[in-house]
Amino acid sequence: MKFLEENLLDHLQRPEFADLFSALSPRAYSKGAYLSQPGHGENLIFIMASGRVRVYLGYEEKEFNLGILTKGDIYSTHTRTFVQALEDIEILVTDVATFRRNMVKDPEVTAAMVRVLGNILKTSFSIIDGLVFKDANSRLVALLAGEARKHGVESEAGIKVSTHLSVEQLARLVGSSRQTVSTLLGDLVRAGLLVRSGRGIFIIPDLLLLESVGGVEHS
Amino acid sequence: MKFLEENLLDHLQRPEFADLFSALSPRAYSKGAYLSQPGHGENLIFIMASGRVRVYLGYEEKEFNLGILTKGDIYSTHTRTFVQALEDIEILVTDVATFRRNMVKDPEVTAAMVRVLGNILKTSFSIIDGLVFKDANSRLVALLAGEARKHGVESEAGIKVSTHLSVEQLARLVGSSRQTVSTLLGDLVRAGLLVRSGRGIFIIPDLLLLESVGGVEHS
DNA sequence: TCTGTTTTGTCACCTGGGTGACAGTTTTTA
DNA sequence: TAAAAACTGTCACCCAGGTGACAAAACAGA
Repeated sequence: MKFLEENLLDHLQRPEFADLFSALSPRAYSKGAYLSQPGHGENLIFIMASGRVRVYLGYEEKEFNLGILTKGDIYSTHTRTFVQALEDIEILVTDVATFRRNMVKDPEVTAAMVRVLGNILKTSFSIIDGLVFKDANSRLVALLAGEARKHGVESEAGIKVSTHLSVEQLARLVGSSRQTVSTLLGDLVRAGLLVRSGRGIFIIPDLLLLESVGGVEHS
Repeated sequence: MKFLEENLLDHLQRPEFADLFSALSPRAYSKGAYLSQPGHGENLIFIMASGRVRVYLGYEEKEFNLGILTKGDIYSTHTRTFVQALEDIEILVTDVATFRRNMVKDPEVTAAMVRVLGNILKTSFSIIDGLVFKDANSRLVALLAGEARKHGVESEAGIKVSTHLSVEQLARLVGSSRQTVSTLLGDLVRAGLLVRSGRGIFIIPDLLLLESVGGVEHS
């Protein structure tokens, strides 16, 4: 998740930023705690000092991960996202007014913001992609193909994808039901587009062929 | 869409940025032309000099507006979004490497990027919100209520919303069909939650009541 | 190897909503 | 003001996919 080599924290600790740095007050959260939730809470800006937090959109039933924030990342508590500590963490907070007055002039700070926002934006596009494909089959195929492209291992029978996910988890990922995904996977296997070799392990003989099955909804 | 008062263009034209400014080459596009489309094209950064462009996500059938860029806004051609000129426009372009080398150190530039990304991110959250509600009724109600909150005018019979949209356009916005939306609107009127007073004009007697009908899917 | 637990495949059933069709209404245009 | 075009409401029909149920299979311990 890094563009710039330099770490923002180190940057801010340099002597010339002493006054600026002092405007930040440290806070600690323990694993699982929420730094912010949509709706309630103050309007603050925070910088990650240590640990990792997860940023996600949450609805009644579903959650969508937007990204993980690590040391040096900047984010706000005043968004419609949930921000949850994945482990015990420390952050530096300041209110928006102070932040805008003092820190927006610092390119390191704004560059960090651009980096974070850019990444979250990118994942949010992916989420939209996933939601737009109307039928479950397209989404399932897209997920499998995507996984194959990212983590697939070439083998003699085809590309081996080892997501160690049960059908149920797969279903949740594509926003469908266990039963439907089970049937869909069965169909793909019967069509020879997919081979299952154990729980959560798939082999794709022909990726392009598989992809051509999903989403090509000519009207 | 502005945070900072100062205009980026003026900022860049000040003498101390002469060399930086010269790294930007001007381009013009006429109304309706695409500055970039997902997939093809170069990887450039551009700054709006004049006119307005629309940034949107496009799929086979649907489009989602992400925002409008105006003078001083910065964006990239290398995204999964479409960028289309809404009128005759002028922009200043540079390649990513140059941009990163010269301009990322300028807080005005990065602040402009933060502003643009932040806004696009916010609308993309709204898009996700809209897509997550599974049933057409929730989405329709959410749209109407949202519109009422933003552009509604108080009147004696309730809040008057004058979206001059046909049922068909409304349908496209909520990702449903003309017929379904027609029926749904009829239901709302029959339930007394909505009054239609002419094409594309609605009166909402009780906004809270209307909102309570959409989306409250207790399980 | 036997047994309880988790994961799967499949079926029958039901609902939301897309589609085409068509009539009635409103608006535009000549 | 008559004719054409654009909207709107409804209906019958159909399909994707969610749900509950249940049996088969796979696994994990002991």
